[in-house]
Amino acid sequence: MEMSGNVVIVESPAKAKTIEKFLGKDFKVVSSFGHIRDLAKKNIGIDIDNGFNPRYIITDDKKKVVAELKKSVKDAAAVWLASDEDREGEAISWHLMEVLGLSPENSKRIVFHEITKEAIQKAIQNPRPLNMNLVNAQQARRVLDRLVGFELSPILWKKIQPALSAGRVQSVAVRLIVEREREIISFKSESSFRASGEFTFTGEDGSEGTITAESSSRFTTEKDAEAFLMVCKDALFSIDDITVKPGTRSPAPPFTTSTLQQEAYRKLGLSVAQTMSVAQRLYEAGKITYMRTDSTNLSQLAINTAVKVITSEFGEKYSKSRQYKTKSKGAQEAHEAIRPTYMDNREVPGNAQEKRLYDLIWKRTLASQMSNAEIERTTITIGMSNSKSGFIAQGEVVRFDGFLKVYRESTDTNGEHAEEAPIPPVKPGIELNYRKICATEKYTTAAPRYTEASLVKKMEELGIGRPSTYAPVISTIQNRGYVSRGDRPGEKRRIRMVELSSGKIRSCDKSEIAGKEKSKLFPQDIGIVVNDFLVENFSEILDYHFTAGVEEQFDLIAEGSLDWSGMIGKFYAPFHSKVENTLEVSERKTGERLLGSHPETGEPVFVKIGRYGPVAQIGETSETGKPRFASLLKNQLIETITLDEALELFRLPRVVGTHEGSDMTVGIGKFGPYIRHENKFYSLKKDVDDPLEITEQRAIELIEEKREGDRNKTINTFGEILVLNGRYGPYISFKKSNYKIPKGTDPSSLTEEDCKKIIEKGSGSGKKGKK
DNA sequence: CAGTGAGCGAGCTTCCGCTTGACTT
Repeated sequence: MEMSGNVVIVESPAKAKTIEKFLGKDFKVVSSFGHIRDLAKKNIGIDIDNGFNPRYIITDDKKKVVAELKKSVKDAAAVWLASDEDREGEAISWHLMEVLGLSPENSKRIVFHEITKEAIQKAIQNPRPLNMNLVNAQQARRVLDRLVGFELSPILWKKIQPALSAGRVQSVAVRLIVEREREIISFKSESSFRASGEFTFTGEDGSEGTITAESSSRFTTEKDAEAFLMVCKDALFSIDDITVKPGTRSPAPPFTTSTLQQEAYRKLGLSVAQTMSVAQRLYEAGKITYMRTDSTNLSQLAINTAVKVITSEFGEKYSKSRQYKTKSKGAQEAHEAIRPTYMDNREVPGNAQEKRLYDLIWKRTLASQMSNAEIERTTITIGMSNSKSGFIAQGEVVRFDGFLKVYRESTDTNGEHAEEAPIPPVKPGIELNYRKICATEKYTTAAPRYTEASLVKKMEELGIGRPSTYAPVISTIQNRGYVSRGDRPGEKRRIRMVELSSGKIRSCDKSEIAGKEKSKLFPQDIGIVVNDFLVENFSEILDYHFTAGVEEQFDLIAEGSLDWSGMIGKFYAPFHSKVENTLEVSERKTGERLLGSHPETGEPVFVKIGRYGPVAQIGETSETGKPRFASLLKNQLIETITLDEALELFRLPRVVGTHEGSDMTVGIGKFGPYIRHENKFYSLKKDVDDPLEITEQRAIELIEEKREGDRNKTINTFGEILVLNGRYGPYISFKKSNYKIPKGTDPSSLTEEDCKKIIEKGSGSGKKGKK
């Protein structure tokens, strides 16, 4: 009989593969694929009256994994439980012991937080007993989340709409977005003027130089700005003062999940989910370390190789090795930072996204071990002979680039800071002449809407969510319809300008597009109504500090100084009575808002969430008549829609014109705005076309566009058999079923006979029946 | 694919954190 000797269980199969190489043939390394058990869904999965005793089951997708694990450990001399060194990891080991029937005699708990040969061998030499306190902290976390999620969600089904959800993390994420929107709605933009001057001077060598500077004061009105220019007209300008301040800048720490998501969005335009899926592929290919981490820590091995690369590529003075402290709230540091597995791999094979993300990780990691940049900030003060006012020019010179040679972190501001012009060499006392001085109106702007990535950043700051859940939570709040990612075209606004040149003052207004948004998170009506309901009735859970508070208690449980079921009991009693009370006394919420009365009939006009979404309604059900309804447009909110805008909606459906002798009608259907022409439907372009504004010409354009698309979609037809181009490549469609075309076949060369064969053979491969 | 805005009302929806595939039209 064969003895497998030692079996090591880790969480991830890619990790298992790597570790097996380090351990040699006495060790077999297998993976649990994360948690293997979870609370049952039936009856909340918790015996509430019995100390909140959890009822765990092996989830369907883990039955096979568990069966394999059982086989693996059956004849093992020793089982090494090597799940992550954090709360969840400890719990995974405990579940493994329970399910696989392991005991402290035949199993050992080991931990390591970097995957290097030394770290793993050291771990094997230092096994420790399972930490039941840590497991209990995890059970408390799990039970609390289930209680909150499974007691709050059903209230929403009853009071607002079926299939909604609420939870400790997602509901706070939605709240952030709703409250930001309200800040934006109530924000009043103000404007002021600031003058920018272009000056010329004659340098010591007789050559002419130019310097650009901003006025030291702002002006609240156009008149004030003009008065200032009048003063400038008669002023003599000279350089009053020059200060040079040295400074340094340090590199950003290596990537965690959250910072990777932010930078990949800002630099590569990837969504949070895209970033994770590209990173997953790099990880599975062995190119980078684990991508779900809150740690900025690098292994000594990684630091050493980074230093080697830096000194050989740039020289010793560019190298400065550092260890970064993780400062994010609730960090558990079970892994390393996200870094290349081998720093000397400058690039990796793969698609463009994989190459670019890898490059970003490589640069960030390398930069983190490089010298500070040394900069010099110069401020030049320009005085005026006839005024205390003046101009200031600022510029920065990089004296030593250091880490900036490879990497510069982006910011969330949309590059609104103009590039500073370089400061020419000048001396105090030099006289200047103005070439042009221009006072420009500047507006204050509201706080920006969240992007997926900046929301993750905020969540991390509040300590809600974990690296493994940032992306899924952001999907959930969009799938529930609470928020939606979208663009706004922005609005034109006038910018007043007054210019002084050649002794003359004249105004020269221009316009700019303000409030343009791309890929931002907008709250939807249902999200707003759910949020307001939860904030009103469950302010404790919705509090931004709720998670931080319970995390403190989880820490006490982990230290062994607090009993977990007692802690949950203290939370649950008041929470549950609030649940009961809310179910009893709270009214149904539709977000109804009265806009006014109809100008002709005097009937009330209001907006609310109806059975099929947000709707405007004229009149109420009575003996004399029925109310009229019209759906709100995608970018309209119950909170901000006006009476006039609501009345406009009743103009739909409407005829916009004729094409080929038939009417074109615009309306809003189940799938959004459409044009109907000869009983065929054509969708309007999201965020581009407004069904209330669309013209006959544009409608024809859309119809032709769609026809052209359909022509490209069809490769061939044989009666009922269609060869089509789809999202996932060419396929055959026959009687509402789809069939794959064998790889390597040119779809345009298929004959009717070929197609029939594929259809016969492919029975079952096509999507039959509906779900 | 594309109207709707009553009724009857079974049975279902849902949480957060660990992990990957399967498979799409």
